[in-house]
Amino acid sequence: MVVGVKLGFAVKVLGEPLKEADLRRAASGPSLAQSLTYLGEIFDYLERRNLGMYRMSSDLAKYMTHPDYPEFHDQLPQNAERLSELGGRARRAGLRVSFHPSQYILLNSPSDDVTARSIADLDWQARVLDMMGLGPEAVVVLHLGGEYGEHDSARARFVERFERLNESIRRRLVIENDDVSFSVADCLWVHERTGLRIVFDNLHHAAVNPEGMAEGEALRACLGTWPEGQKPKIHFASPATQFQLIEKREGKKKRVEQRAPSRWTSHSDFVDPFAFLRFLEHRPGRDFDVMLEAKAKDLAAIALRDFLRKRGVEVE
DNA sequence: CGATGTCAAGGAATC
DNA sequence: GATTCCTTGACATCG
Repeated sequence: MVVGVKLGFAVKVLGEPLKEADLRRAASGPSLAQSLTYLGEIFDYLERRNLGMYRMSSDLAKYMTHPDYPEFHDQLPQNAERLSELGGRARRAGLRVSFHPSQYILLNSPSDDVTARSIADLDWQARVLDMMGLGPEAVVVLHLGGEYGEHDSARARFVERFERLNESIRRRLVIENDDVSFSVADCLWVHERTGLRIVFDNLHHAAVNPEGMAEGEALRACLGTWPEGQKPKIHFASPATQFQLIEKREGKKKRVEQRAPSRWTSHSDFVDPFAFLRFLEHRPGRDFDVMLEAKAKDLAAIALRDFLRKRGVEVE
């Protein structure tokens, strides 16, 4: 069986000693030019390994929006040519890239300041994809944000804030169900009011689903938010079940305790391949891409691909 | 060179 | 109201 699924991974390459971004402190100067050199090397690697999907580091342009470093705020135009080249390479290689901003990026915060700073980050990430010349399948994936004690008003605030965003962000933004506050049903509520596409996350859905939507139903509903002619994508992860090591300091001594996981939504090293095969049975007529969220990163994508191949399932 | 401290940022849970 | 967890290195500095 051939399935039209690309397997992707997030940010860091473990298969070779490559860097994903220039992570030095601000005193070392602007980072984007160096990060784009690294990104080119990662693209080389992806082509060699035939990996078709990759999430770029949110630190590609570290300090780009930091208020203390206005001298770094101009890095996009300064690197326009390199961005365009890298985007051309991605298009020719059929490489699907994305961003997934960090926990600090919150559109629905009650604080206007937090929201304004978040929008500044969304803005540069959307513009990077624009300047790379990528199509609408290259997206910026965001959660709905915090609840702030009132789920429904927090959800509504996301919609209000979305409507005020600039064109570039609105085109690139997609939403994902999270592991604490907002379910697939919440994302669908937002979709109905904004048209935003939804990235289904299986592990988050297992954790947060007060409406009791069946997994296959939730998956199909999310895929249905992507327009005809665009390939949807989802996140897939398996829960980490190993002991957690807890370091306790007692004066000068350190003691290490072990305990069961405190949360069941932490990512395992590799994706459970049997769970993935079962999950594929939900697949409707339509193809979609799969971003694996696993600590072993590219190694997890390659391992899953090899497993599937032995089972007679050929991914794209 | 090995050990230790630091990093822009938020939110939720707990005390 | 303050602290800790979440999660996580990589970088920077200290001894």
